[in-house]
Amino acid sequence: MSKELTKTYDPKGIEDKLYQKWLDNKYFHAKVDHSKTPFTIVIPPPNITGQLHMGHALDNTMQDILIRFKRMQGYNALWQPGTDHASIATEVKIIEKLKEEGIDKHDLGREKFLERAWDWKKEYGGRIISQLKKLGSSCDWDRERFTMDEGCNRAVTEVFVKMHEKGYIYKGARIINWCPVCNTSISDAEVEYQEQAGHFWHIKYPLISEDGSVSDTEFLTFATTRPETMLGDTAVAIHPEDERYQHLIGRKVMLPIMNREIPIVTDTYVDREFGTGVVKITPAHDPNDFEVGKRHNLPVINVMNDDATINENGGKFAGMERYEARKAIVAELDEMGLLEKIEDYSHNVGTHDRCKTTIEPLVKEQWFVRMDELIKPAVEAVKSGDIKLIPERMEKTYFNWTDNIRDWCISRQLWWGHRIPAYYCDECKEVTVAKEMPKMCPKCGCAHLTQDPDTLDTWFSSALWPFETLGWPDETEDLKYFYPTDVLVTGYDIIFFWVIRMIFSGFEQMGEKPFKTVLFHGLVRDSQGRKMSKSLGNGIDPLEIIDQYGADALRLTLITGNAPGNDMRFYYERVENSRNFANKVWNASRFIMMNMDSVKEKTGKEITAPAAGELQPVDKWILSKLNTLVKDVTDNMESFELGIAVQKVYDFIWDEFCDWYIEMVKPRLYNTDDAASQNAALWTLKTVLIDALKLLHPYMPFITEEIFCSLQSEEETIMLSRWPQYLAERSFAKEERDIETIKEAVRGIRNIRSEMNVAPSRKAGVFVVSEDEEILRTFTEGKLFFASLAYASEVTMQRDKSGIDQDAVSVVIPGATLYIPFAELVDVAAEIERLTKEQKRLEGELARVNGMLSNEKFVSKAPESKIAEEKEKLEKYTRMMEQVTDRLAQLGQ
RNA sequence: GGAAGCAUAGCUCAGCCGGGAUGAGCGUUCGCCUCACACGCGAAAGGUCAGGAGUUCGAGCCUCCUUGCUUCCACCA
Repeated sequence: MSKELTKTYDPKGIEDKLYQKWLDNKYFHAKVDHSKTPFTIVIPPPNITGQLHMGHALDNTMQDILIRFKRMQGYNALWQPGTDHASIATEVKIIEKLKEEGIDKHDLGREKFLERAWDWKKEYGGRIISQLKKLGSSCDWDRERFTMDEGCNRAVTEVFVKMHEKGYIYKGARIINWCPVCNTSISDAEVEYQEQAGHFWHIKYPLISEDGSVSDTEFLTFATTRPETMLGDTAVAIHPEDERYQHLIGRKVMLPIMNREIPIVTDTYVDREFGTGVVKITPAHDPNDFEVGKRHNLPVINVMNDDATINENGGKFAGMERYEARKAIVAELDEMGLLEKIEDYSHNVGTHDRCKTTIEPLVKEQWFVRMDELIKPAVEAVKSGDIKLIPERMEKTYFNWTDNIRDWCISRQLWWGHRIPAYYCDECKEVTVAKEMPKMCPKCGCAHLTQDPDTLDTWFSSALWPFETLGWPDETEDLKYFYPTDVLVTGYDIIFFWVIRMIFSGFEQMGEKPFKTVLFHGLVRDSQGRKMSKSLGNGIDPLEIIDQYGADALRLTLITGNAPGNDMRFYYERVENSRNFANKVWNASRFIMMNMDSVKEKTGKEITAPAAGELQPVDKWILSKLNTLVKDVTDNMESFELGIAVQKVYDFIWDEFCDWYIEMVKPRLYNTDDAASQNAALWTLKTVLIDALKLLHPYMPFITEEIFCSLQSEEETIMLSRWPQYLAERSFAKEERDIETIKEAVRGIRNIRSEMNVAPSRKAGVFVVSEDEEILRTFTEGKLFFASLAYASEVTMQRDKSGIDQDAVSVVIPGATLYIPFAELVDVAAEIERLTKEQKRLEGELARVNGMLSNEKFVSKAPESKIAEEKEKLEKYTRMMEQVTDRLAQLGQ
């Protein structure tokens, strides 16, 4: 017995209640069960600093849809959740918080700082998880993991030590990207280039004459965008074949200010066409110069401190901030007459993606992962299709990165993260990489060792996510059963950061891909197409949307009308539409339940499956439509076309089921004289509704569960119910055709009435004229529909038009002409005009079909089914044309 | 410099293997408080599928070119 349902659907309260029920019953929990096929998704772990934004909402809705779908299909569906420690993001937050208290990170010390960080994690780390729950995410929360929990820590150390042993991890002095504000190195992927207006300073260095003196007539001129780096110049380079400078090869120039003699080297890296063809070489502060320096054995002079002030190698500029030093140096060069000119110049400057500070390339000792070998299986897997990227075009982006892969700088000068398991002997400085701190130095036996102070890039641990969350490095049952996972759902913006790194890590550590398919989605933008960002203040909070419209409405909005990998815009109007749809489903269900109840009340009988022959054509029509829908939706979902699938469910429920089927069976529901027919209608209503709800459930889990549970009592939840199956015996081609004919007739009548402005209260008779027995029978069976749907007072079937009022309006549909006598309302001229218009349309159609069919090449080359289809149309239009012409003749045309 | 994507109704977007654009939502116009729903019902208007060429019996879809916008990668000092 169902409860009284409210007139409009109100998700408030219902959603939380149902989610709690799912949790209490452990419906989300998955455990190893060899009688079932696993289906696994690992969540892209949200940062513990994070707040749910639209990107998360989209990402997790997609995953939840897939998981719920597969779970209903009978798979052992595991959605593995967890969070990411987000080293730099979190560290920045903690530092900010400390700053408010007037505390400096370094004064506090590493240990105390980490305590604060853990406190922070405890307080805020769960926030995003509770927000994911609001969305309806059916993650197996019993398995929640954290990239810095004990197991993940073990995995990280294991991988580091193993890869170090194999030579994949090494320490070396390289040019790295240094963020002077965050005080850490960052990887290439974290550098974001921004177009900035700058200057080109044209500077000249005097040549050293044969006699060793500094020339005051001979100079080498070049341009630079960063004059302050000149303090660290150790050479000037020209192209070996540059004719302008051949005579200078082997000579030296005097580095002004520093008064250092530096050589002129030749290197093909120099572009003769660019500027003067002369480049100053600063190996310590430019990646390209570093390479040139290596080739020519140039000294590397670092002139900068970690905070981007000039260091003691910068002479008198020591201590100055980089841009101040720039000014001072330019001024001094100008004074010395060595500044030729200053040009405005717009160029791309590398910035830190997190804090937007201009990156300073520096030479530093850092840890790197050698990529050349590791990347190979990752390339192969995507090439061979072992891993599928959706949409396919993402492969180009993927290969663009793998083809140009560079070693990955993994050490960070941060405290919050996995500390690098490398230990330095205090005595002999020997480096030992080990899972634990060695008791003594293996080289000199000294017992005093110090661990490397650096931590690892956040992505180092997330790269292991698909297997570390399943228990690796232990060979757990979970790992054997659930790995490799099935789908990874993520945004295309982290292909480089994460997707690629998971893939090569999976192959390296597990010898197997981490997932079979990567499903990419785009960005959720605001209604003007801008990225949602804090600085613009244009972000829309998903939680507010949920609060106002419900999680189901938000989910539906994010999925509808969007193809994989494409960005989308967020409109409130679309959420409203989704909310309206939820309400539609709610009311249709309410209507069905009300009728079930009232029938039960009157007859005391439950609905039963109708006996053979009790189903009416219209019942078969909707069942058949549903059957097709089941097949289509399942197919679409299996090929990850989530938006298309739900659109079909939407259309089916709203158009076919609500607007047509429910309206068509209403008279039967109210007619107590024919219990069998009434029962058949109710049974069909209930059956179709239940299956439609099931198809909708992955998208709108809450409302479907709520209705499902009040609609029936055999099953306690829709989320574990069986996914609808296509059944050959539920396919009724004839009934589909017949009902479509009736719909066309009804639409035709409505159209005419609307055009003629006939008041709904005015009923009129309808004469159906057709020579086709089959059609007459169909209309006879469907007589009732004309009364309930087309304001017909009486429907009369005739084989010819005898006895029909000359002034009747007519509607031509395939196979029949309908006449509605509207005596005084009929305007013959308008009627003729309408029919003439229809005649024109049909002429066009016939011309098209005839054109195709009379084309020999079409007939010989097109597939038979297509030809048959066109022939059928030809017949249909020919008949309609006859009817129209006939009617026009009748009107004296 | 390299690459990718987008251009379809007034707006925002779908459109699977090439087979009439009965596309969707919003908006617009007209008529309806019809006993599930006005968060609704019925009817309608609105499209040279950016432009051009080609392949094909047939192109929104495939190929090439042009134009405009967006994004990613690289970065020349």
